[in-house]
Amino acid sequence: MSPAHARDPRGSDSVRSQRIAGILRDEILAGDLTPGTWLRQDELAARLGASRIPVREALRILESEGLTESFPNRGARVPVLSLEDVNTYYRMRERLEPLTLTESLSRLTDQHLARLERIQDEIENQSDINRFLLLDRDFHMTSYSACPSGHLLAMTERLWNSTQHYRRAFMVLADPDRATIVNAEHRLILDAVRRRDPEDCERYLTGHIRRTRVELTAHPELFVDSDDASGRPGLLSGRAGFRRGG
Amino acid sequence: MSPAHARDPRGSDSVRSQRIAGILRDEILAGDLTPGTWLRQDELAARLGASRIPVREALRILESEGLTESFPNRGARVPVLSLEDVNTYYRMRERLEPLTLTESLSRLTDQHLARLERIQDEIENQSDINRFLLLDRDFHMTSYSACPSGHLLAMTERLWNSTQHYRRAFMVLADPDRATIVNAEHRLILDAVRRRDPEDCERYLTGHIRRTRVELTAHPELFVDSDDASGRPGLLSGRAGFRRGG
DNA sequence: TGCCACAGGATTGGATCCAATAACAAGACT
DNA sequence: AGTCTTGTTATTGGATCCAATCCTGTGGCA
Repeated sequence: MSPAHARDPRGSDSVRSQRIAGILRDEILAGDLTPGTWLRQDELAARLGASRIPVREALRILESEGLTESFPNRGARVPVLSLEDVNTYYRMRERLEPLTLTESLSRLTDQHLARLERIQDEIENQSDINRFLLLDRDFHMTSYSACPSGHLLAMTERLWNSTQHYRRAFMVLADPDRATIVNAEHRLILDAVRRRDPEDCERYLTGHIRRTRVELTAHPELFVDSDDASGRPGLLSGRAGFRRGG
Repeated sequence: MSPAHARDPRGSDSVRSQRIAGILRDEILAGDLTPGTWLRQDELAARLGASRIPVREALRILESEGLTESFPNRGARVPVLSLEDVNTYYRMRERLEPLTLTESLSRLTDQHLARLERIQDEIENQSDINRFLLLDRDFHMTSYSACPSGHLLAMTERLWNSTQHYRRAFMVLADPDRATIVNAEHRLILDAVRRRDPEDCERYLTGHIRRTRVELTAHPELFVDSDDASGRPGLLSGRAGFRRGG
């Protein structure tokens, strides 16, 4: 029979808190839960069919991934990032991800290369924003996937997750022919990977991230008006108008 | 009166789980809890005078800081790092910390500079290992302390915390005149900071971390024999011989 | 009118109890 | 004798209840 551990050897999402964390992670990355949204334990417990205990655990798990932040006696919310925050995250990416890529580089198989090519082909042959976000992430993560260090990979993923929302917000108002540049950069990275050239990998990946940062942070309107970036629930943030519904 | 929030405006350790996390954090960083040690919720709850709930929260908090790792249905332990893990952490530090320093650089005050000088003076005038570990950490953290990005600072601290135990283990068998090199490096960093020279700051800090990495990873005996690096409690790890005590 | 004290409701934090899972040991079958 | 099965115990995961804290609105007072 082997009831559970055969289907799930890691036991990772047979635990309720992990399942809940997974659901919330998807909702945050998909943009359903936007920065500033307060995550009420009661509400989540009711919505996801569990008690508040696994919800609390899930919020801690997400916090360790940078997807939520919590304040004592006040609750958890999706972090609101300032322009400076995102700028810093991107500078961190510029430094770290070239390392992730070069660590992965020598271990990438031909299957990986084929997959990278396939992903980039699809990126160039469609125009849906959400699809692009998924494919772009997939492109880079695939190039990192042979990195032997789980710590470095986790850190890289964390930096991606933390800035995901602002990437999406940026896409909706981006210059249409921006895609041309992105594709050129991706092609250069792909070529450097194929040649197993760590130096060029670093060069083009750093440039790719840096140019994105410069473009992204040229749009201050993507970020909060700096009036309610504090950690307090406040009057109008979150689910205002919902309490005392009658 | 103002009973609690006057002493603790952030409310950070008026919460039991935060207090417990703080105690455990200190014990791990001080070396009382070594890598591989399993952290049993019952035991910690009894020892720290609380129920298991805040202990669970504390373990999650520490996990988000890289100080513990937990396995579903199996518990939490202080992570056991391989030589490759530590090597990777140091490579991450080589990339990230120069950024932390240059971000901090222009905002460092004369008080900061005086403090750095004082710390380095004390480093050169004592020989206790644990004292050195504290002072060395304090030296670098002080140089980072004006960094405006809390995210970058937290990441930097996390990398330090994760490798703390192996730094200590290294110190006990380090070449005595190693201190000469460390002091020279610190003096060069300090001078570059005083001159507000970001380029030299990066150069000497990167070199400092890199040389330490090379020296540290030249001692494989500091790391596990690769026989019990798995995540399972096993027979002899942890509190073996304690169960069924009579 | 403006500010401070105070009470009510909402939300999170913690304790206790129970269920589920995993490690371990002894026994049955081949 | 060895391996698989099964039962026991220790440990973690989850639910419910209660306490502590915070937000908000109201009323008193200068």
